[in-house]
Amino acid sequence: MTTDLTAHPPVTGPPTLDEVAVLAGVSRATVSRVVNESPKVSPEAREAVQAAIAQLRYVPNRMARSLVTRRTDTIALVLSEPNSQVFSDPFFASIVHGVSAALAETDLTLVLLTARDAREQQKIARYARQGHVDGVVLMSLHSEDLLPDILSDAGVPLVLCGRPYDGRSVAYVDADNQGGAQVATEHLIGLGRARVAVLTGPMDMIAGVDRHAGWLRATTDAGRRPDPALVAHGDFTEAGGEAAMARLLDQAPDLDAVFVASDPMAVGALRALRAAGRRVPEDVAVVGFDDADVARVCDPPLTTVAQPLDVMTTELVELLGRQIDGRAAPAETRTCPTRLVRRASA
Amino acid sequence: MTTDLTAHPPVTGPPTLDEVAVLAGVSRATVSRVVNESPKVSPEAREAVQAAIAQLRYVPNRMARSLVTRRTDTIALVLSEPNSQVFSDPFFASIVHGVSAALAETDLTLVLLTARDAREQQKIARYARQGHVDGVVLMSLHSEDLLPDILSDAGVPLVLCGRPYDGRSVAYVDADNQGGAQVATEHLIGLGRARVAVLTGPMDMIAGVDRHAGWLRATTDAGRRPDPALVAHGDFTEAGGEAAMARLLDQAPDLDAVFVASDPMAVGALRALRAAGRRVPEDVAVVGFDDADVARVCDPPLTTVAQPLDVMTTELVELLGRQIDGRAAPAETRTCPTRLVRRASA
DNA sequence: GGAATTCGTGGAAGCGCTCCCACGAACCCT
DNA sequence: AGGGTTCGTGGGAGCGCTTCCACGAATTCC
Repeated sequence: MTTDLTAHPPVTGPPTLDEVAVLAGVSRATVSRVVNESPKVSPEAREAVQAAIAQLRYVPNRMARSLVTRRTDTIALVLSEPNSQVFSDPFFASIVHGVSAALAETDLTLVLLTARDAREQQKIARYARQGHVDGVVLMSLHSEDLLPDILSDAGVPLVLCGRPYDGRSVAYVDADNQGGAQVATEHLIGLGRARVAVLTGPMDMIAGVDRHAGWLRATTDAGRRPDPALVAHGDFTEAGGEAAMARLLDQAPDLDAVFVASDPMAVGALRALRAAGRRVPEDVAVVGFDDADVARVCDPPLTTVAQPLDVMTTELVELLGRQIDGRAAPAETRTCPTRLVRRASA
Repeated sequence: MTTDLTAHPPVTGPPTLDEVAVLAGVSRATVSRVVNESPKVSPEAREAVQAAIAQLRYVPNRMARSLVTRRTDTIALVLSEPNSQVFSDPFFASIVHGVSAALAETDLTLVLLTARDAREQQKIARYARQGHVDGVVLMSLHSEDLLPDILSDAGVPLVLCGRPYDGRSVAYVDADNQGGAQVATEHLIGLGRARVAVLTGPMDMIAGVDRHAGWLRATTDAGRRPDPALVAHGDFTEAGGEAAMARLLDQAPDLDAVFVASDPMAVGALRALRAAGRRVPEDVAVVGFDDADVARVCDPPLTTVAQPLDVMTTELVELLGRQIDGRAAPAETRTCPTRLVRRASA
């Protein structure tokens, strides 16, 4: 007597495709077609399979599927940033929100990975190379970030959120930071302000550099000599903005306007200005950057540069999608226009 | 003439285990042993394999491995919270940090998933059921959260960060919220304050409920009748705390102390108090909860209740690990003691 | 010195799935 | 009516890996 190889083994794990096939009285191939919504299935077969799936509470094993399709249907949003407080940056939160919203239409899943140090970066690189994800959106790069190199070397589809610091050839989506900063500064100058200061972000981030460059451009375009005393560097946080504003008031007590490179910093700056007894906008006009929620509710409401976050996140996933499908031009880039939002602070 | 089946196919994707085996002149099994650090490999073989791996830049395909081992070596930290601003809650950031630090020792990877609505919850449930993760840490549960049920029904190893709202039987790790709140309130009473108010968190979160209960307990234990006018509800955010504090001052102008259920709220409360012309701690003593970074730097520095975050996160991953290995008692729980940190505000 | 262990190794099965290919049944065209 | 097309279906190979099992060589023991 031989063993019956078609007999059900003792039910061990979750149900498999074959068990569904047996129950539905069809072949594995047919079940697979139903699961993948192939049109080439008769209504009866489809119905039988669906009933069996429901009865068994069958869930396809994605690992097995990935093994053959080479797709995982998940993309990673990697936050490469030593400073854990980035979480609290509303810009970051908005990007996460936007990307996951853009993905909601698709059946892709978003996983968030954070890399605080080189070791965690390696771990993430390994994770990506091992085929856990179809692609990566990488954000918040400082100049010395290793991940872009590792990932693109490994052939992992990759789109940066923000222009890379060096001129490397890689796909990215960015806001027109320089243009926005320039418009903001021009607005301040147009208001008749004589001493327009700038409170920059970290200069090892391209957004910090670009926004500073915009201020510089507007300043020189207006025929003014850029005064080093009108420049202070912050770190994109509220506390950093407050401190930098205090320094700025110290360096240049006669300033009558300031372009602040992020809204959280601007909120801090507002506080420092109030502490120093300066009225906004009467004594000092303030323009922020980001159009974060806080810009609407702070006192006074902040004139600020809005980035088209929805456009940017949509572009981000579209670019990545094209790369994953292999139908992307190499190193495609998008620079999205910004827009000045006028409120009370300038 | 027959086709040589052992011939190299045109190199298409990333290198596979077989290619390594061929190059090293050993069998697949041996390569696998080297990769998995089995001791049963001769030094020569090991060396040859390692050389081949290096030369080919071989990375094991995790999908294939998972298919047979039934392990993915990744766990998910799920943030189930409709409000996207949770990101900015330092407590949440600390948990993420702690869990990923606890995982750094292991070779597990942490993926972060966010579920803002029922649809995203379903997506995450599917993701987990499909075998993408070995286990799930679930945090920030409101009372009507579906995920615990779905996930535990699906047999996904699960540990909650925070006691579940209902008394469901599930593993969790929580701080002793009630105890901490009680100690905080007792401290305020011990300071000789007569009218000790409470600014709670959302009452559909267990942490909100428990911290309120601690205040209530201390109040009644002190022989006082809890006055509804001394209670206001916030939402754990700074802005919410500011607004609630203003309401509280309105309801009970004679209050001389307030226990605030989170540090961000306490910072908001501090601002509202200053706006109302109350001095802290002279007129109103304030105790917060969380011992967030901000508690140290705000003005005045905040007396607050510290949670042992490192212990909690360690327990979290340990409990989950035990569940994954199948050597966990059902629904193990841990409640970690809190500690009052005295600073200037009370 | 022969039997009984080690020890390192390779062969091969199989994890759960997709998808190519072939096959028969039903249909259309001239 | 016979040769083409559909069309739905099942068989089977194979994705890259782990792991059981067996096998021969190098030990070790009495």
